[in-house]
Amino acid sequence: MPEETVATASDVLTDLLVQISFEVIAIVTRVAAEQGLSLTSARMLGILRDRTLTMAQLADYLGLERSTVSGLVDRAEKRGLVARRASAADGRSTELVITAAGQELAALAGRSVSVRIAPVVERMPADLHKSLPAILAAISPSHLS
Amino acid sequence: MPEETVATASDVLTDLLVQISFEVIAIVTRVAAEQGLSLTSARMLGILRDRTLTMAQLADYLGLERSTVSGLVDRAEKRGLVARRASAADGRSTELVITAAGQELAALAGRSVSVRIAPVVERMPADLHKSLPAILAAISPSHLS
DNA sequence: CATATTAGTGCGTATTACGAACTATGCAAG
DNA sequence: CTTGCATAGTTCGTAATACGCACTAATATG
Repeated sequence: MPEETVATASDVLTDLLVQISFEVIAIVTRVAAEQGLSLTSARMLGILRDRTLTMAQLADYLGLERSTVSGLVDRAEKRGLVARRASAADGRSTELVITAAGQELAALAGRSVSVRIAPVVERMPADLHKSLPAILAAISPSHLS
Repeated sequence: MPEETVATASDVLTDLLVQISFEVIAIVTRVAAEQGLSLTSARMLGILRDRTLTMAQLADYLGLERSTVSGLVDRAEKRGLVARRASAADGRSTELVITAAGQELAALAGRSVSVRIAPVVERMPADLHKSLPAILAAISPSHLS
């Protein structure tokens, strides 16, 4: 009976997951825009919040080319959100540190996103909370490096 | 004790949800790129797959300006994925229909996404499958219109 | 030491998106 | 009916984002 179309139950779930993801990203985009940030710079700030990375590492995290990240960091640095620092270990490397202002903005945006996503989190069954890390691990390719 | 920082359990969950969403969107972006589509055009195709919409309605679905959608449809139409059709009911309106080629491409991409997201779906607890629609409803603002 | 390799930057280009201005159609009132 | 206003779409100029390639500087490797 479910032979007519190729659409399986898993396809439906995939679809829902994709739709939810689009909405989540839309929320983050909106919140970022309220702070005058693009989605990507907001994401960068979120990543640098608890890490110090080199340009190349940040590019890996974001899945972007280095040249793109160069410009991204340029703009953020000009706004005083991030600072470049020569690496002590490797003369070619630049280390990226978030500034106090950057921290503050990231915290603000993070709180805003939390508030808007809270209704979703509340609607999630309790054992999903435990599964989320595993789900992220299943999907994330690079973050294990 | 959990008074030191403002970071609550819910913040952690939000963070995970956002990260997962980023990865899901990254997958969709990659799959779309393989078909020579941008994320947005792929999304448009996905939406028009089971609906006929006017320009304005599509703009609502996508959360984009009408002028943006104009160009989006231009390019898709030039590639024969979508067709514009004058509305019978309203002389100002244009109706958008996906073509056979568009259907095919959307199906192909959809299958590809399904395959890549399958491991994630499998890792989700069973009762989440039932919750996904409610979660989407909790997060989606416009689709109820 | 000669030669890769790696880190980062600086082009030029394409795409995506926005907002404002404009056209055309439809909808009210008076 | 015609004057005025709202709505549907398009066009245009502009800004941001991202790419690939070429380039410099520093570091490995033979």
